[in-house]
Amino acid sequence: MVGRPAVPEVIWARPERAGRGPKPAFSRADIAAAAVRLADAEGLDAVSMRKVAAELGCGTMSLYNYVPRKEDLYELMFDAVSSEYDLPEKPSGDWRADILALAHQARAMMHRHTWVPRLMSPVYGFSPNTLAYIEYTLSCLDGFDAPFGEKMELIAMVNGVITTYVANEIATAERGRSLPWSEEQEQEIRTRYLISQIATGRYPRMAAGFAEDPGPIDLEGVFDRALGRVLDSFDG
Amino acid sequence: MVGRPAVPEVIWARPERAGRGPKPAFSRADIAAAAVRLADAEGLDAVSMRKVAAELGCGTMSLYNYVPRKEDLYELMFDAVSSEYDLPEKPSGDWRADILALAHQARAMMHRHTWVPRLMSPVYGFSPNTLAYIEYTLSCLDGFDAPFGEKMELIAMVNGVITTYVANEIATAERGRSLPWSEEQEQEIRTRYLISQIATGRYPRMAAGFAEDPGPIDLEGVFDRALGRVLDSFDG
DNA sequence: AGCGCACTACGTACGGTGTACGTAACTACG
DNA sequence: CGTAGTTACGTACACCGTACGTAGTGCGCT
Repeated sequence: MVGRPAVPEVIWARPERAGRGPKPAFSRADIAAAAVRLADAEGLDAVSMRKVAAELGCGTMSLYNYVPRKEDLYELMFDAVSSEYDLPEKPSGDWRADILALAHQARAMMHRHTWVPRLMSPVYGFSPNTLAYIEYTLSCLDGFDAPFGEKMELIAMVNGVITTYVANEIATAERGRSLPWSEEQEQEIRTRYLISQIATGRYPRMAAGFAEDPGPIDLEGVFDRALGRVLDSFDG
Repeated sequence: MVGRPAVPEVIWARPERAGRGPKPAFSRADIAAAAVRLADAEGLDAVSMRKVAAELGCGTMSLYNYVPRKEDLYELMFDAVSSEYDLPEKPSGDWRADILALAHQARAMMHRHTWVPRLMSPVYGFSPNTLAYIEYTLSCLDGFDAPFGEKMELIAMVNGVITTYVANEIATAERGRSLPWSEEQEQEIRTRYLISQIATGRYPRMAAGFAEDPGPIDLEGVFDRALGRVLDSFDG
């Protein structure tokens, strides 16, 4: 039995402290905080095992004692920002308002940590703070008379819409961040190309629509409207 | 003027054939097809400039004559699979049915090319086939009496829900693909951990819900229900 | 008390990535 | 016909995740 075959494990199932050996120099919270700091400052792609280790002040491979795979580092990060929700002790009783308030918290959190939507995945659904989040959301829905499955579908759909819409907001806002040229240039190039395509006459409906020019888009309004529609579709 | 400062450009704005010089050995369609073949067979992470070049039978750096950045390769791929839609000459007149049919085509396409949801982003919205797709969708909505902005919001929301839900389906189905252990093991580990957490009593509502055990989930049913809700929220 | 072992720490190394740069061959235009 | 711009592609650099080996440390058991 020279080498274990890389035992599959959820990182949350591992005890944070082992019984034997020297006591760990860092906690999971330390590691997650360092990674989150990096991602906030330089983007998710800047989060590498080397850089996180350097941020912590330890050797690269030492990090692997705490985080067996990089994917687990992502899971730590996701859980860390999920702790930023302010979950009231008890829901207000108006489940629609409670869900909306939660959605706005989520949106604000993602704007603070713009890399979060890229990590959104059903895979990260079992972390401690995520479980607390789901449980609280379910408590908001105590007054919503529906079977458990429908409540979960509501939660999934709301979270999906939040992620999708905020991801769009962030993608358009931060598109130029990683590019060596300015956002204005990029924007101009893209719209000029779009205009040239529309001018071909192949897309008459888009041409007519964009001719109206409704001015700048109110992103938060779009977000609220989409969310309202989703809740309406369950409310009726 | 020794080196241009990496002029920003949308790849679709570039002419595929330059006037001078030897004629290119490959078309964009060739390149996209090679990349799609690779992604289908080995996953999106296997799509590297080197491997695509090898698939085409040319040197790695030759590929950069056609595709200035890797991001552009993704854009080619996305456009390539967007050509797989079967867009009828004229919509049926029942816009709800037409949108649903389109959504099922999208879902099937993403199950054929499971890497597509990972590429979904507002950034890839100007490719030729994407423009055709949007224009056709707008034509379906000719009978839907609403301002242009609301039609675009409908399209955005439908596409968002499709992507989110199919991404979930794929993520759970393919989770074990890249792991060195089996999907059954992974699944067992995860559910065992979840059960242990629920058993702590900290999540009474989840405990109650999962105690019901409604049997296997009908993924297509969930998809259809979600989509139906979205359309309902616009229909009323 | 003391032995053994699980754990921490970390340097080295391997195979992979995107892509900047330099050079050689080729062709369509002025 | 020359020449400028394009294609082709080998080399090289910085960076990535992580397997592996070695050394040191201190808890738990006998």
